[in-house]
Amino acid sequence: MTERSDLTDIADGLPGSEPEGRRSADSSERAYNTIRKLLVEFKLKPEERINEMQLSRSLGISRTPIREALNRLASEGFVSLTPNRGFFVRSLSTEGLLDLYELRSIIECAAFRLMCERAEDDQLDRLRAYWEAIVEGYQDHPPDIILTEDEGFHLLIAELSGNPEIVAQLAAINARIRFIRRIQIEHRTHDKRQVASHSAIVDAAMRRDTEQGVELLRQHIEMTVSATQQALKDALLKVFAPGDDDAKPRRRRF
Amino acid sequence: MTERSDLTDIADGLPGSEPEGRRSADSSERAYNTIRKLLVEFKLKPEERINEMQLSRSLGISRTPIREALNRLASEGFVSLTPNRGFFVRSLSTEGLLDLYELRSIIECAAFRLMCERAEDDQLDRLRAYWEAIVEGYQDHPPDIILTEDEGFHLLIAELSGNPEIVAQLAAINARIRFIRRIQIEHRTHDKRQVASHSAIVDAAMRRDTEQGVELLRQHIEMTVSATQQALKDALLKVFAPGDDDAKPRRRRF
DNA sequence: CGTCAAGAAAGTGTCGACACTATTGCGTTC
DNA sequence: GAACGCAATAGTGTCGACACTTTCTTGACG
Repeated sequence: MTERSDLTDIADGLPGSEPEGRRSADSSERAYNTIRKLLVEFKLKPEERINEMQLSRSLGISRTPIREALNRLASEGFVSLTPNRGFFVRSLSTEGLLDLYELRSIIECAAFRLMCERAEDDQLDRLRAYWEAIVEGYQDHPPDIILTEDEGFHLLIAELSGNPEIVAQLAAINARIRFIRRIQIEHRTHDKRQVASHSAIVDAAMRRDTEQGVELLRQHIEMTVSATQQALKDALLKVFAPGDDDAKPRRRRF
Repeated sequence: MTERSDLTDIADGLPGSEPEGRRSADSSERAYNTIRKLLVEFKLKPEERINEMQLSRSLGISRTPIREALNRLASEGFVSLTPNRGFFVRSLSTEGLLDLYELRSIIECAAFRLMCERAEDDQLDRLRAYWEAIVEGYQDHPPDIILTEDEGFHLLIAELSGNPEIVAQLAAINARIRFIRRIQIEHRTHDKRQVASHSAIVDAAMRRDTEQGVELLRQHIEMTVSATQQALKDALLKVFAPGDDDAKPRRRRF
């Protein structure tokens, strides 16, 4: 028998970073935010089939906006759609997560390179200012804040690359790995190194030292990944996701 | 007054590369393919507001699957959605196209690097085989075939990187720049150089000469871009898209 | 007992209708 | 004659209903 998640106690919330210019606060939007939250918090479990009617009842929203939200989530890789069978929660295997982190690393390093080449001095100042404004007490902030600040830092680099497609892409990736980053942050590993790492990246940017910066970024993300590995295992365990640890070890560049 | 495209003579067709595992041949899918074709062929003009009801009548499909298709196209960047006003055709400015090409270059170069590090020898053989199978008479093929073959070549590199996210990402980008690539191919510029370029890339791959290959790819795409510039202007002219040539020249890396 | 099939139940895909919002057109006022 | 506001129109966002497909249940047959 297929286990079904029990969906009582559903509420809104979640800041929800918007990659593209989109809706405001209609029914469809609420559905999107709520469902994504359910996914991120494992209220909807990996591989599980999503029941539109049940969701519709739980959220008090008709199926049309729910389907709209699910389609959007499908485009973003959160769920998948099988023709006459419906939507399924896409399980992020260890391997799948590493793939995403790898892509993120590729894009961020490229963004840094472009930023060094193109950004005006005052734009680089903005980056430094952004980081200096939050570095104070960074480690004492609650996890959600840290997550937002951290994403903001990296997104700012993307913005300073001058290429909006890079920004959109990075934002989309962030949305997909956010759940695991949150878990990792709650584990509070490597805090100090994270801070130092960001500061070093800012320094390299200010000197427009492309190669140094890219290397730092690569290491930064690699560090994040390794810190995430254990968090991931915990998360998967917590949710008893199906077998997932085989993953033939493939060498990674970050 | 807002000019409205006249949508008579609508038919299906278009191979339609699927980035993610998705639908089969339902109503929604047909709507998606048809509308994307309309967009790609400028039957729906940049900045134009898309009338769901009109589309619904033209295609003989109710608004629900049409909206589903439009949402999907929004996620892919073809159209945008403004809350109570509907969907609009997203104009791809010259600048926007260059952004996409730049992102493509970033991703493809990274894919090549990963392929050199990870792919088994027989996989690299597959790449060579793929290219050798089509290089014969490549230049004589009809544009659509060339386009498919060309995308296939680059997608294969992405696949051999071993990272499915890279494949998906590249496929999505391809879908968005396909219309201009088609125009460029029809212009038939640089055919010979294209062929030589691909062959050289294969050679570098076989030798696992990462740096050489990446450099070749970069040049290859840069060449494509420059060949595309004129084609783009023609296309925009042909469609009298709104002002779009200001684009402060930003230095690009490909 | 296990296998298979037919029927029942559940669920998705699509439709037409309606409420509410934006837009257009028209008449009034200054 | 132009600007404003109001009414009429057009269009989007959402809903409930229904047809068709998949899945589950039950009972007959080996």
